[in-house]
Amino acid sequence: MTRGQTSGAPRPGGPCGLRERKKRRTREALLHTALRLFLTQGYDRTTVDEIVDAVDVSQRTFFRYFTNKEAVAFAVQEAVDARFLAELRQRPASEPPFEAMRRAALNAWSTRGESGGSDITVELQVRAYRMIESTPALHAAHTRRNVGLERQTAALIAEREGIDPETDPRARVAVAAFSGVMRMTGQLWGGRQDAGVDALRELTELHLDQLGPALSGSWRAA
Amino acid sequence: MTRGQTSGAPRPGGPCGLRERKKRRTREALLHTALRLFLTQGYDRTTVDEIVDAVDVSQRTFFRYFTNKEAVAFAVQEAVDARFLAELRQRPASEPPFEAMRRAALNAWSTRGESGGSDITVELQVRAYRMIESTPALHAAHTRRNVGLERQTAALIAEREGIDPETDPRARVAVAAFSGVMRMTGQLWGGRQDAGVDALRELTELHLDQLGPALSGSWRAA
DNA sequence: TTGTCAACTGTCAGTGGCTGCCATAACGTC
DNA sequence: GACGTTATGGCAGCCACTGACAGTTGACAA
Repeated sequence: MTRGQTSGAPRPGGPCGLRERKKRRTREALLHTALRLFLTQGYDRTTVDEIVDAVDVSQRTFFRYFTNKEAVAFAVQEAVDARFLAELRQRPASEPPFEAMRRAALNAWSTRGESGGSDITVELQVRAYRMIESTPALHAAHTRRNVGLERQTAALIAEREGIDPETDPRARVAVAAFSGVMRMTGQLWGGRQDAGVDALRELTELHLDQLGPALSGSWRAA
Repeated sequence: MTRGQTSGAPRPGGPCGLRERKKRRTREALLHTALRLFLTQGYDRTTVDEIVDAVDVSQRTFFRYFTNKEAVAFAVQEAVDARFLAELRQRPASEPPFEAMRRAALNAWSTRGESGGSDITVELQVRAYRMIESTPALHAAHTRRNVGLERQTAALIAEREGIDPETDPRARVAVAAFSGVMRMTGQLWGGRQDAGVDALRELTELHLDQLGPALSGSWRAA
């Protein structure tokens, strides 16, 4: 009933017949129209019927491309998650695990090295992310998505450090704490007025840097 | 559209007229019938119509007592949250903040000192919690609920330590990390077969104890 | 006791997200 | 150009949830 995620998407490396191109175009049209409507009039105040009317396809078709309404909002976010994982994989093995996650997260939101092929800009990603964080219905779906991301991250960290993720809970624990702080950061950022990428990265850095001190015994010594 | 929480509940310390008693009875009937159905045939496979048919009230009445279907499932959970906050308030000021949260969480699931007045046993709480953790639809609502709990916890911690929660991020950060680990623990526990309170408390202890080591620079030294 | 007010409730119609089913049209292929 | 595959549209329907209106019932005062 509430799973989320996309489906029916044409594979990037797949064949390039007319049919495939048409599917791609339909999907892009649905995606961009939906985002435009979401961002102008709000997620809750946009119905699926509005979206399909604007694109001129049936509602049934919409639900063949996206498993549900939420999935459209998260289609863009997938790129950010993928980039985070890619950055994490590239961190040097000598780096402590928490530091590696920190760097990967900050780099994921960097405007440098934007993927030139796609028309999904960081600007759009930020706006989508901001919408997610400020819409309760999407916020719930966001955390659900993060469960999967956390699992992948934990697996990566465990592999990096050469430990067994089943018996050694450290990878899970580290990722869970990291993820908790990231979630809180995103939420705080989403509720603010100044909402650029820079503000997000600053806030992320500030919070992650405070994690060590926050867990240490007494705070008064600091 | 997806707020959650209960409403229309008769206040515990309120008046005790016939009307009030009737309301209380209706609410209890809805609550217990819903939980019984949820636990026997699953949350998703139970419709609101089934619940109201069993209690013999209209669907409209159901939605006057509970803002939505989720809210019934969390009515029990509220007791656990309240107990956590109460336990946290009672922790000695000399205790480090993270340790205080740890103790409070473990005590909140203790079977000792059960509230005698209510007919909500710890056994029922555990079963409800387990259902929440193993049902995706409820899992989302759970995290949404936790946002509120986190805010209250952070405020309490900040007050304990005498810091300003607005300028000093340590309280927020500590609570976010703690909360992240707790969520992960609950999720892991919910997916297991052996699901008693004891297993939950053991897992909680194990994970929270690993947080320090997990954040320390290198894991190989340990 | 009775009348009045407010609160609780049921009924009904309707919206919005979402799914299954089936016919049809568009493509790809030989 | 015929044929199998696949995308699509349309429709009927489920379920969660809401607004509006009317009827009922308990509370309270006269």
